[in-house]
Amino acid sequence: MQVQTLKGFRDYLPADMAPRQRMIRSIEAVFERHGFAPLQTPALEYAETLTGKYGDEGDKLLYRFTDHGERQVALRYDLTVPLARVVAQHRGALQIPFRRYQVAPVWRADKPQRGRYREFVQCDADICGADSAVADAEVLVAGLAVLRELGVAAAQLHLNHREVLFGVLRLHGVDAAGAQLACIRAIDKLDKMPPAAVQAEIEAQAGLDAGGAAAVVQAFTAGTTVADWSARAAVAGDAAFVAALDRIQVVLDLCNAAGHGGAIVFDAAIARGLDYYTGIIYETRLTDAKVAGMGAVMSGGRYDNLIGLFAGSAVPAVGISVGLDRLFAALQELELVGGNEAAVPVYATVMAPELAAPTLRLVGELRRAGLRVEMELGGGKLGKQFERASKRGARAVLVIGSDEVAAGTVVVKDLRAGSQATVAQADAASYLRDLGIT
RNA sequence: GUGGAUGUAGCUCAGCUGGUAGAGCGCGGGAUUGUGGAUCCCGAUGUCGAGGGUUCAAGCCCCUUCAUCCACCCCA
Repeated sequence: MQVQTLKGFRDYLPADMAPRQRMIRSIEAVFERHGFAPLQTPALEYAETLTGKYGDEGDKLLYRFTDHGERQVALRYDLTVPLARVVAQHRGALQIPFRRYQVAPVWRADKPQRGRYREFVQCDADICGADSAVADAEVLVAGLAVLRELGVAAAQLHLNHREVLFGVLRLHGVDAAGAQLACIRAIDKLDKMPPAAVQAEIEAQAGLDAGGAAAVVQAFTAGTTVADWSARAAVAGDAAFVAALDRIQVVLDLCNAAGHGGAIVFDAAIARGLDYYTGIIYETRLTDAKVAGMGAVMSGGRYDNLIGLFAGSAVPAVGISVGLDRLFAALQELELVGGNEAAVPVYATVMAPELAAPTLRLVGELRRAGLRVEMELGGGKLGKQFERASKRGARAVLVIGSDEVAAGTVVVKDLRAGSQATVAQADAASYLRDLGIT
């Protein structure tokens, strides 16, 4: 038997899980504060529910197998497609527009790398049944509020629109669908490849001549503003392009009004691989140099046709997804994880076996008072017990010897200050609270 | 799926041109038995990822395999 986790899968030991859990809780709190309700769906879905939604590359990464009942099943690849299934399946029971959040693991049979695992947790917030720019802005605002709540100041959300990509290409005479997709794929790499290499890829993959490819690259790297594109699109009479740009501008204005303007920037070169996106799309990168290379930590977009695949009739939707694991890794790197806050701030020593009962009685009272208290299990030398308390990160140590039992008191030592006091057992809880222990 | 690197005590690593393993940290014990983190003393660590081969002899060479890391692809 090999004692190991599967490739790309991890155990989360308490040292990591404690701050991770705090992070999850605060993300959930932010989503709830923004009016999203919790949803939970199964890890396993019928394979056909998931296949064909993520593009060819995505399909390859699905964990699929046949269950004992000969059903073709697959582990969920993201939280969005299962949400679409839920909305279609339970339409009558849900209030539309439906806003839900979900924090849950997803699985991709990818090749593991730094910041990339086969099992990882996504934190999604989506709005189904609203096609307005306000809905777009609401999910962006919620996502940006998460980053703000976690203390991530150096982050930038790059906002784009599917139709902007196509519109720019149409302006350059790239009309064939295949050439357009090839161009978009290449453009998406502008953040990691030099423009010349992207141009070469466009020539090779999309069949453009050198001049045309150069013009396309130039168009996406020039930093053209929404207004400028809008003027050019209007001149060209490209209504879809104009509409997309209008939408982007409105969303930018709304997010700005919500106080998140500084964290958003229009970026025509953002493309998203997942097939189901139809409107705005976005990716968020951390801008601190220490973690800039780790890839997107929060992305998503509008997918107006996905739910229709299940429901028969279209239900517009938009969502955002926070990559918990990457964000957590980044927070650790940036030293924003808030240290090793002790799981148990109070440690009760046991002087002698017969003193375990009176000690546990006091411990019980403290616990009922809401304090987190760990009981010594092994006994032995007091010095060793103090050492264990210290290693566990305890803030205070309780000592109850026979003298204290007789007097109804307890010795409370503040490990950080190094000082101690003898207090009445009845006052122990309030004394500990006065030390700042909760 | 393609290409590259690595795999030695719990952790980070050392091990010279092949002669059956070391350091630091951590861990355990102790320094006149009701007090931790500092210091000092003592101690245990290990199928050298796994399997096979070459050799009198392999951690070091060869093959296979597994795992990890990096790049591509794609993405959180």
